[in-house]
Amino acid sequence: MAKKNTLKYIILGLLEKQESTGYDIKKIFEDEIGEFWRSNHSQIYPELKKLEEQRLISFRVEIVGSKLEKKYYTITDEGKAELKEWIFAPTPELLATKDEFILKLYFIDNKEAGKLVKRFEEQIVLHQEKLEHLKFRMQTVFASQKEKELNYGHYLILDHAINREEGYLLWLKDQYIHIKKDE
Amino acid sequence: MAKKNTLKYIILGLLEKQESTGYDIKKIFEDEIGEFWRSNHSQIYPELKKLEEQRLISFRVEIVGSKLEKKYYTITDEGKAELKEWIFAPTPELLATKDEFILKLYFIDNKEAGKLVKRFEEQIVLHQEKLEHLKFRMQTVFASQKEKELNYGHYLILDHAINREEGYLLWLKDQYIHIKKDE
DNA sequence: CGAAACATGTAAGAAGTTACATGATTAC
DNA sequence: GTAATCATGTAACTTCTTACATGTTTCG
Repeated sequence: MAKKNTLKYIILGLLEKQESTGYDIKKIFEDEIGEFWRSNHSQIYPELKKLEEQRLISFRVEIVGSKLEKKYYTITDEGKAELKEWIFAPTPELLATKDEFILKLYFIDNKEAGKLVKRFEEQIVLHQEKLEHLKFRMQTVFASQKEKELNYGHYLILDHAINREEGYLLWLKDQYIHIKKDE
Repeated sequence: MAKKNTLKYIILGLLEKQESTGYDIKKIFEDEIGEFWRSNHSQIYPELKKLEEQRLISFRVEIVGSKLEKKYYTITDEGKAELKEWIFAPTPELLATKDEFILKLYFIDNKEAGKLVKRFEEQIVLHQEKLEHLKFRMQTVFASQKEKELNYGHYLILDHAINREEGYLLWLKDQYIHIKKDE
C-alpha cells in the first residue's frame, strides 16, 4: 500500500485557496491548521519542489526589493483534480492522538497521584491559554457573518478546536479537584 | 536538543507494571493505550533490545511448549529511576492532533459542503462505534470500585478517551444537521 | 487438521524533527 | 543600524509504517 502523504494534499489545498510562497504555507501551518497538522519548512520546501516536478503545481518568481527571489506557487488543473479526490474520499482511519500527558497518567501509581498536582496545574494553564488564543482568533477573524460564509472551512476547524479544548479543560479541572483532595 | 523517544518510557512504564514479552506490550498498545500512542511490533522489538543493552531492562527466556522461546522482560532499578523522572517531569509541549477529517473541512468550498453529507455520516458511525467500544471496556474492566483503585491510571485514560469521543460526536452531529440543511 | 492467535525478528522506505546555512527586507 | 521577520534551501538523524520472513501453540 502506498503511503498517504497528507502534506501533499494540504499544500494543494492551500494553493487552491491562494497563490503562495513556501513561507506563506509555513505561516498557515502555524496560524490556522496547526491544531490539526503541523509541518516544518524543511519538509515544505522539498515537497513543493516534488509537486512542481509532478506538474501538480507551478510557480513564478517575483523579485522583491533588489534581489530577493520569491517563488509564488499556483495549483494546476491536475493538482485540483487530485485535491478534490482526496477531499471527497472517505477518511476511515482514526489516527491515534499522541498525548504525552494523558499517557503519563496511565503509569501513575495511586499512592503517588498527589505528586502530579503541579503537573495538572501546568496543563490547565497551557490549555487555558490555548483556548483563550483560539477564542480570540474566532472573535477577530470571524467578526462578521460575511467572513464566516467566505471561509466556512476555516470557521469549522476553529470551532472544532475550541470545542475540543473546552472539553479537555473541563476534564482536567475535574481530575484536578480529585487529586487535590488526596494530596 | 535530544530526541524524546517516548516509546522508551512507555515500555519502561509497562514493564514496571508487570513483566512482559514484546508481544504482550504490542497487545497493550492495541487494547489500552492505543488511544494516546501507537506502536508496531517492528518498533517494539528493536527498542526492547536497545533498552536491554542500556541495562534499563533485563529478560529471562521461558520455553513454552516444546521449543517456543518467549522473552520476558523486567525493568531494572536504573530503568525505574528514568521512568520516574519522565513521569513527574513537566509536559510543556502540546502535540498537534493529526485529524485528517477535520483538516479536509478546512478545504471545502461553501458551495460544495453538501457533498460531505456521506462523509459526515461515516465519521459519525466511526466515532459512535469507538465510543461504544470504550464504554463497554469501562463497564467490563472497571465493574467494581476495587478495580478502579487498583489501576487508577488505566481508569483515568479510559475516562478521558470517553470524554473526548463524546465531545467529538456531539460536534459532528451538530455540524451534520447544518450541512444536511444546505444539501 | 486447520485456522486463529501467539511470538519474534529484520528490511526498506516514508515522514517528521532538529540543526546547519545563508541572506534580504522591513519597521523602528 | 539593528532587530525581527521574511525567505529558501539542505543535511543528519529519529521515528513510524509497511512489508518481508519465519515458526509455534492453542482451540475448536
